[in-house]
Amino acid sequence: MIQAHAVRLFVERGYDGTTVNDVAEAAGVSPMTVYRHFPTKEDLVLVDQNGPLVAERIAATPAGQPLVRRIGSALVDSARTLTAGDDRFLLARLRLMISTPALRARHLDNHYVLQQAIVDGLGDEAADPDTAFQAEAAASACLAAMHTALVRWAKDDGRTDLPDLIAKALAAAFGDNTPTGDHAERSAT
Amino acid sequence: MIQAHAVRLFVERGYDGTTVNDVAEAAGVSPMTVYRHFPTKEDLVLVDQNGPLVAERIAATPAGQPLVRRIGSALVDSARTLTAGDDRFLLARLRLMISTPALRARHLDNHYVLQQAIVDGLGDEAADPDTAFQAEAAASACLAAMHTALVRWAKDDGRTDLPDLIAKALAAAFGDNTPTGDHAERSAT
DNA sequence: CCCGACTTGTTAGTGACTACCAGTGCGATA
DNA sequence: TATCGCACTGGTAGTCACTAACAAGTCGGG
Repeated sequence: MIQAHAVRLFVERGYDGTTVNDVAEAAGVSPMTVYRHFPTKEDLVLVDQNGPLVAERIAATPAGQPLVRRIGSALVDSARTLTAGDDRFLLARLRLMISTPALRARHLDNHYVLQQAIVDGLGDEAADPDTAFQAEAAASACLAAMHTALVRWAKDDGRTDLPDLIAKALAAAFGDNTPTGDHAERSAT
Repeated sequence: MIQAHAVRLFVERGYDGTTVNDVAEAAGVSPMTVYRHFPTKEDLVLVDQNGPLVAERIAATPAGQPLVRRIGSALVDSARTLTAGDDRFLLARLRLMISTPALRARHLDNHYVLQQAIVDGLGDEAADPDTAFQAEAAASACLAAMHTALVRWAKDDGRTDLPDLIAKALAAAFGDNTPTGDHAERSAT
């Protein structure tokens, strides 16, 4: 609820133009309460806890396929789940994250946590360090491609289908091996 | 020179344990001067301007090859150039960047600039938005894989060959199409 | 009725960062 | 030589994110 007020104010006055005190006042609480629930101002926008969701999807993929394929399909599926509900709030947060340097940086850093969740979700094969390294490389590359899709999605104001965009980004990076699911040719041009 | 003092102090007392005033005092200048040369404290560690270098290498690759191959070989080449000189300072800065959350975030954000440099370096093919999107996806994925290699390199205290590590990360992410150059099997286990 | 856990609020800091203003060499011009 | 910019440096005061320490309320269980 505090977060809702925060995002609203950030959109209205800009991130840097809004102080934590403003957010606290708008939410009707003291600044300390805000800091207690959101350790940093950035956390008022960045509360991604879909790591477990992605890890679960990863674990559900057949282990025989190549890494980027398993990770990619899990990401596309997760995106489909997340965009099923409230596009609006997600888009507003994403736009803030992209336009504000501090938020953009922290968001990318969060990929690190997500990357570890993915590697863990891959399971058994994280035994020896060399295999773990390969998993990390594949996961980080997939996440980066997904992030490119997110930026594009925000630039299109969420009009295009996000899972489709992610699939396209993955295809562009890793070749057309990734399962793009059902994507008829769009007319984005 | 201010930067050298800063990195030294950061390594000695930790990033958060060192104030900008400490750096200024150690360098024999006023805090204001430090802020003038390095707009933020993070910039005391993060002064990467090898974007042009990478872009130049990109432009020098044959245009017929797939994107990730062109970008990958350019990154490997650039890494070879950069590690040819002073490993020590580079490694110290990298270790700071990885261990300090604020620096890690900013460093990842800098990849954004580098990504644009890569896309620009690819040249003509950035004409229509769909092609540009594919280039961005490929570039971001390659940079993420490289970053994974950088982390591993720092973890190994720079004992392994960085270009080799990057090539391995790229191979793990994109398959073995990328030119790994000369990498005999190591015994990292 | 009391006691302990949880949440919230207040106060006084630290430290990064930003105006605004002032002094200092230094080359170019008259 | 005197004067005019011009780049660099320094001081002062302030904003704001964030922290530590302590007070106070709420609430369920003995």
